[in-house]
Amino acid sequence: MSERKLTRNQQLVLDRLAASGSALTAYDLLDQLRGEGLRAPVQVYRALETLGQRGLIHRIESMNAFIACCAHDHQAAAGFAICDDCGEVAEFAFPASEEGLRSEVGKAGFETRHMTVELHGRCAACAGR
Amino acid sequence: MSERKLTRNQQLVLDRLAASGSALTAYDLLDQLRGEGLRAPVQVYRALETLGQRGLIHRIESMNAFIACCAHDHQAAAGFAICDDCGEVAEFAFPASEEGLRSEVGKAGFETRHMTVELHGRCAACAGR
DNA sequence: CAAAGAAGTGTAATGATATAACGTATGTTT
DNA sequence: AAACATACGTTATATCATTACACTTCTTTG
Ligand SMILES: [Zn+2]
Ligand SMILES: [Zn+2]
Ligand SMILES: [Zn+2]
Ligand SMILES: [Zn+2]
Repeated sequence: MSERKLTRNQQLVLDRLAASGSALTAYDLLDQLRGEGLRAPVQVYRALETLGQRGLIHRIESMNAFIACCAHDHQAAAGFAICDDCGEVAEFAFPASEEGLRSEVGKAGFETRHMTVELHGRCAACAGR
Repeated sequence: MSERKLTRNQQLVLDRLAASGSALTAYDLLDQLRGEGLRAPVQVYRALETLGQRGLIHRIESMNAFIACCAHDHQAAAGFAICDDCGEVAEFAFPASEEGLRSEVGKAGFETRHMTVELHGRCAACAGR
């Protein structure tokens, strides 16, 4: 059987990310969890690694930050729309484009294992509509 | 009038990236250009910034690395297929999927200004075909 | 051409992100 | 209970990127 229960540190990190709703860096998380007894970056990074392997969080490469997954049980790749004005990050799926990208590089014999899709711009709220 | 001529440092960095053909980190570049007189990270980062603004190079977010643009005069967004076995990075265009992504987030009122699209996997050569 | 402004330079220090190494503890399987 | 896998805390270090400052070079324009 798989799916161990999350450990205390893992749960703390996941809960903090989920409560935040936004993307946090490892050091943001460390600062916010010092009150819970976390003291060193490596404790946060270890929790983040496990949570990532289990698909409970995503890493936002262009921000060096992490966010709780809001979809769970991914069939498809995750994309992110990142507002550079307010920092909001919205997760989205893009099944048609995903297939398009996969086949675009597949023509050259490339086997895609993971996609990083991060759109930077301005969210509806910040555009003032 | 725009389009200044590239300075010595900028040309050194661009030439090194173009000659390499692969993605290099700022510190890779610094090491390889010490013989040309470069001494400090900031010299490389400054050149990289200008080159990026002019569209002569791209930053690969998921590698903290930089690569020479092989397309020039981008109408479209750039995507990258990155082989995790050999490190090869291939730039590609994806006009249809690009439009799909843009409209996917556009439904929520998001205005896309820049796309990071990085596909990790295995290249044809490494797959042994 | 000379003055003014914009862009670039080198040096030094620092900040921000991430991992390695070590020995110990805890939980699960047999 | 022994063996194994996973996680722990601590310390140190590696890697990536920027700030600050004083000075120089290039470009524009009066
Ligand atoms: Zn997700
Ligand atoms: Zn916004
Ligand atoms: Zn390009
Ligand atoms: Zn390869």
